[in-house]
Amino acid sequence: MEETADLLPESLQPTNEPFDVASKKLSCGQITNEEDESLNKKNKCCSDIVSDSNYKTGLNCHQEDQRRTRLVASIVEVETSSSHDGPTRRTIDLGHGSDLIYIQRFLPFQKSWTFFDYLDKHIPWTRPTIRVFGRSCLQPRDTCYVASSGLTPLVYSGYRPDAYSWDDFPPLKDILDAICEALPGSRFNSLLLNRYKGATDYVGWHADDEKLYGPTPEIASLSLGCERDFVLKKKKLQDSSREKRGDGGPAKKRLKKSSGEEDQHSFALKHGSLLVMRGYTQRDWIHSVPKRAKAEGTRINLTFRLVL
DNA sequence: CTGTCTCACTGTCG
DNA sequence: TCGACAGTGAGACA
Repeated sequence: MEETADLLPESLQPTNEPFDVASKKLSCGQITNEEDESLNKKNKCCSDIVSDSNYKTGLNCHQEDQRRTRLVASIVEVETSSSHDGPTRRTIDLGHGSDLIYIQRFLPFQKSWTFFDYLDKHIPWTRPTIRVFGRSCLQPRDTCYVASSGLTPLVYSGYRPDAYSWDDFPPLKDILDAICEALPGSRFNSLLLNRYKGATDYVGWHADDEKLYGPTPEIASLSLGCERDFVLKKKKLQDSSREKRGDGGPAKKRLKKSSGEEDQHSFALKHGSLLVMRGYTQRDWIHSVPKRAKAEGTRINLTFRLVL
């Protein structure tokens, strides 16, 4: 891995300043308002500046609007870093073997922008036609797939992306190294990149529950650029092979909206943050990045996965 | 063959 | 104007 450094442009050369997760230099709260302002200015991101307490937790409750964000007291949040100066890192227990890790400032601010600029410019983004509910339609975001050779191909909605090599984009390996350092024992061999170019780009409700990831996939999601909401909702199957149909019940299939507040959670995924989904999160929950009229900037999202 | 699922869109409503 | 929700719909796949 060390040799990849020589391939990097100057701006992406590894420095002695390690990534946030391994660094004690960039402790909680050191990010400045200037940085937030530059984020908004540079990327025309109109996200609200959240309150300090919310900022530190990384959880944006959006109290002010009708989004009906529901972050409920039943979530068990566990501080896993030293409370005095470590980076904000939270484990969120969703129950029944599903949990999340959220590291708000996983990558330093400027380094995150360096990666953003590199990926925005160098990744061969495509916007494929996919097939959903009988319709062919343009996927409402740009995408690219990177994977180690010899893996089972990824297929979703009738689309099978060609896999680029990690060697095609050396900085991705540096990001992967940082993630593996933050998640001891975790392995990843594939990466799905998504680029949301504005307010109307989004991804609908889904779970990353393809069989090639196994029953309890670990998915590490790095966010760069414009802050977007990430919404998690518990699956509720009215009728499926998993849930036996009783007598008399209406034979509705598909997901039905969960009614309880504890069944939905929302996060504002910040520039440079890392969200990790583990355990049965993909089996029991679905997630989406909905359209947000005020999100004028571009967000790039990297989701690292392990194909078994 | 049969049953099940769908990473999307559109219309409606608050 | 925005966001949440419900109903699709025909092909793929187990």
